Amino acid sequence: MPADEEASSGSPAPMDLQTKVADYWSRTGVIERALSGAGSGPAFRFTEGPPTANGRPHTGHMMPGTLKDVQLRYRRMQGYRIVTPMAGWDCHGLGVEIEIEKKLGVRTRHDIEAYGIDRFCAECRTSTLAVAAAWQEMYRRLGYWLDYDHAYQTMAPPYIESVWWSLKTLFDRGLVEKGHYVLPYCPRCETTLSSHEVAQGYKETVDPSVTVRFPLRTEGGPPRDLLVWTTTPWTLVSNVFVVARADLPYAVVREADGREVVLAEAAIPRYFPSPPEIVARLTGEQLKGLEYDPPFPFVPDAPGRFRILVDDMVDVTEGTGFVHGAPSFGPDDYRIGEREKLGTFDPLTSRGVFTSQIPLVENRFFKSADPVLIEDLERRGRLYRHDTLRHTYPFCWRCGTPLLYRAIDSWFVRSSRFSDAMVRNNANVTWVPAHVRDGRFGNFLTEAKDWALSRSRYWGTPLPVWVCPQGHPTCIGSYAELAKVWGRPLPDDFDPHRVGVDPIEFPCPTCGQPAHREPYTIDVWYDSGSAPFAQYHYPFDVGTFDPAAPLDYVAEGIDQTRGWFYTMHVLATALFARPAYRAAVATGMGLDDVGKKMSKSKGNVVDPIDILTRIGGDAVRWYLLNLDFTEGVRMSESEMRAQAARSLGLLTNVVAFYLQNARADRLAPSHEAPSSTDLLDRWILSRFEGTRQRVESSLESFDPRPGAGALKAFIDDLSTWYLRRSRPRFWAEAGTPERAAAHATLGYVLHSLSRVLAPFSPYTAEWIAQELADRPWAEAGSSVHLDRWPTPRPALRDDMLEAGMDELRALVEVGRELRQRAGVRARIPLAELVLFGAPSERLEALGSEGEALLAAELNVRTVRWDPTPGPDRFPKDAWVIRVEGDRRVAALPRAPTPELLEEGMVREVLRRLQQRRKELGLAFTDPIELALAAPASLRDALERRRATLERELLAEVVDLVEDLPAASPEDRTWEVDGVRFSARVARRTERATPTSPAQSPPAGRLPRRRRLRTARHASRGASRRPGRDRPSRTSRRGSSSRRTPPRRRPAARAARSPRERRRSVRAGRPRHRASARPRSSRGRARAGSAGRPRRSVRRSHRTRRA
RNA sequence: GGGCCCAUAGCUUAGUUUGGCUGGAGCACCCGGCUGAUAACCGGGAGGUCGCCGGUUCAAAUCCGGCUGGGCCCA
Repeated sequence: MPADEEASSGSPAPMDLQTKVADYWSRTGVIERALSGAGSGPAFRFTEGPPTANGRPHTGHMMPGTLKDVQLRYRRMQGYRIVTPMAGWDCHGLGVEIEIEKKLGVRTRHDIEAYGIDRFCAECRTSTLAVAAAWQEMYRRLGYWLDYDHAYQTMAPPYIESVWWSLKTLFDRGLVEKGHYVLPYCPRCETTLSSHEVAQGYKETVDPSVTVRFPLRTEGGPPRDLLVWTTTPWTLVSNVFVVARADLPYAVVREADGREVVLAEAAIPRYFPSPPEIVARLTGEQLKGLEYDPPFPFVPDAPGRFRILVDDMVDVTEGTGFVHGAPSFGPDDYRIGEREKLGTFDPLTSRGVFTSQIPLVENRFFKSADPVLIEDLERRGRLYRHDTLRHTYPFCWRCGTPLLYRAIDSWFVRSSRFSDAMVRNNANVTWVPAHVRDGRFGNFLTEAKDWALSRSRYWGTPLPVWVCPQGHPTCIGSYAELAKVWGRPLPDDFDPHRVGVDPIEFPCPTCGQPAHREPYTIDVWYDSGSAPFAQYHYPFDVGTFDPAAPLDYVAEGIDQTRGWFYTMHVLATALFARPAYRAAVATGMGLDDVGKKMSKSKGNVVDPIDILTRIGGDAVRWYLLNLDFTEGVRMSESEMRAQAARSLGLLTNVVAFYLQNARADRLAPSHEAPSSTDLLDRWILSRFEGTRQRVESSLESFDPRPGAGALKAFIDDLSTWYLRRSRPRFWAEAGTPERAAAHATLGYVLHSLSRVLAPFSPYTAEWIAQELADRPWAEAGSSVHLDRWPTPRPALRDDMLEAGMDELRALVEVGRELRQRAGVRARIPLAELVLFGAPSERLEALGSEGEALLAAELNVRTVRWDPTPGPDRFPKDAWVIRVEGDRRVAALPRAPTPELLEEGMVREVLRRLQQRRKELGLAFTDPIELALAAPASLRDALERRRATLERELLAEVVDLVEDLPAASPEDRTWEVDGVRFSARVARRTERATPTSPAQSPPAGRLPRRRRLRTARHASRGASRRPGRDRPSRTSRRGSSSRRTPPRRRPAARAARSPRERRRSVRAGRPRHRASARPRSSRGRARAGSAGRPRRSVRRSHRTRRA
């Protein structure tokens, strides 16, 4: 028999719970119904950031996925319509191309074109969604509900058409233009690279570090040279200017040979071991405009060239304070060159080889020109110093070729022109963490540069711009427009990728000459940034997209501040003149279990699906939601497991208790708050309402951390204080008001808690909701995730009560400490707890119920406040005195009375005998024969409580003797407070009553699910009985009016039994198992229906069904 | 190399905005208790140079500067 069935009445193993819930969801279509969002409430606008459809998910992706799901579930429960919960895939890009290049064994653009762009793209398309299944699997197990069946794809023709529309819109506003731009470039792959790719390729390397003399064209005076430092000597052939910083002090230093050199004063120590002779001091501003002789004679002279310019880019932490400028080969160089209108000079071919413009190094690869050029400089006396430098330099992450930055034709979005608008639109965005708004993201907006849009690649959205020989650009904004200018309909199977659009030519609308498409694709980040509108095929299909409405919420990793968060914001500002989103949450990145970044080379990459399979989505979510997710997220599976057990496991235990006890009265958990007057009930209701409020405000502000913390604390209070102290009321006689109130309260709390927990831990919440439901796990498919958020009930709040309870619990700690120091175990009752001082107003408010609670928890008969101030008045026989806070002191009377000691001793004996029963693997209903040997005094005490002994131990025969006859290995001896006693416990075997046929069929035939359900029903039926039957037995025993709970909880026993059975077999007591008859039937016969184990009830129930 | 962020016990963290009790809590550990939800629960203990250095202040985990280490982004 599977263990999980045994556990089904108690708390299930976490993965069994998750499996059962997932099975229920898929069986009843709950997810589809939740996502379809038929609600008529206000829209909550959301877009899923599309993962790259060819990169496997890693653990870091679980963090944003969890946050997004929590938020969406919460909004659904608040009645919002999610617009829309559509998944999405980012399909294009170099990443996909590289996969295909590997597969095809090709390396260069030439190879791809020889293979055929159409065939190449077809391969890309096929491979694109290959890993989407892994993403879905991860999200599904995590419980991240999205509509995967209608995921948007950036490669879909409607999506591309929306992107074209947006490009055309920007083009018409003059915001998309062609220009010369300095970009990272791989000369071997013959393409520019994205910044992301460059970032991956930085490697440490050794480069030449040369300082070169640039002679100033001075008139008269000694020769004077600027010292210019560079690590890329090959760029010196393209030198056009030198940059100084205006506010920087420079020095003219006389050398031994009478020549003078100029450098920043701050750089002098790097070049002169001892202070040199300084003949003049100048600022950069004073140097501005001076002319010099360029290091090589290849750049044609032109007005303004070969002069000193000033700019803030100059940094004096290394070098000489002069930077050589080659506008073709550096972003700053290019910017300054543009500003001064100095032109460019690029003597390299597309493969990075020098052309005949530089005869000295013609046909040399750019990097290998360095030695030749350095030698030439030296020969001409221009080399001042030649070292090497170890530093990081970018290499092509694919082929390892050193990259160069070069000015190249490129289309770009003139985002720098509307950076002010982007900053304004960002001002009211709620960022979590808040510093991102004005920090990382805000800075990036302020310094927004133009966005290099075009790529010389194949698998991407084609740039929809056609250019005629006269240079007139035509941007196409829709397929209809393309067909119109083309003069014929597009083919039915029109593919808006290069294969479909490259062949199309049309007469230039301006001059009539044939226009050809610019052979570029666009940056994939433009694709994903278009998602908020392109996912709906806006404006061709308007659908639910409102151009005036920002998204309400997005969440992704912090790395996306330069990625998706940014490109969405650029496009929303440029197209719709509004922010892209109202709230953006940036999470930290996933780290391994010791806090290191995961990387393939370190071998510490963990597959998230593995973790989810082992511990389940709720455990992962609970852990992540209780972390500071804005920092790096350590993915520690053992921590996840432990924390989930602490909270979610505890909660399922509480639910199991409720099911086994409270449910007995068939009190359906109510949405209405019960009006119990009981102290603990009022307290837990107040605590719940406070928790609900905190969770709500936490989710309203898009930061679930405070809410998760509040839930955690509440679960702890519920289990370890409310339930622990409320147990006796749950065992009160059926029909009594106190029992009804306890059941109603716990039922309400669990019912409502399942709703508040639902966004955080969807599996556990659903399990609770189903177990509590009138028709659990019904095919009809009710779900906590289709329910509404609990109605606020501020009237339940009672701050005074909560504060009073906090104080009471503090007094409990004092009392426990007193007992411990005095060495009096909790089991020994004490007559009185005396508290010195006066109770606070808060404590007073708890009234006599509070005192009773305190007394019960500390096992004292009464609690008394003694207003006597000052320690000198403490009773002499007080054990321990302790000062608490504002002079409150507490003391306990010294010795317990003999009577109380005796009572405590009997409890000691009882407890050990119960333990012994457990060791023997006895079911809680198994009657025993007991022989007890003890000194006379103890025997007398036990004799006086024989009824209690018999009742609590279900002992039918109790022999109280001085010594056990004929020692047996089964005997046990204990010593408590110097008193020795021994016992022989044996199962009473005769008196087995014939089993009714309905109770004996073997289990195990029904499908597991059915068995679980019947088991559940059974537990309800079974636990119904004790309350009804109990009074007769207690009255038969002539008990006092003290209400005694049922001796053992039937279901609890059944849940524990497999282990006990194993233990009893190991212990060499197979005879229990050898019995032909289920022992439960015997228990039932013996105990009446009172102590019937669940197992037999379940069977009988199932039989009835059959 | 630059920007943003982070650093509190072995682990997860509260406290930092607005300086002020003896820096709280949970897990793990040790001791004890309890045990009719029990791979739970309760009490106690040990465990902290609040990353390091310096400054401001009557007073600094908290404010300021620098450094070290880590993360992300940019080069």
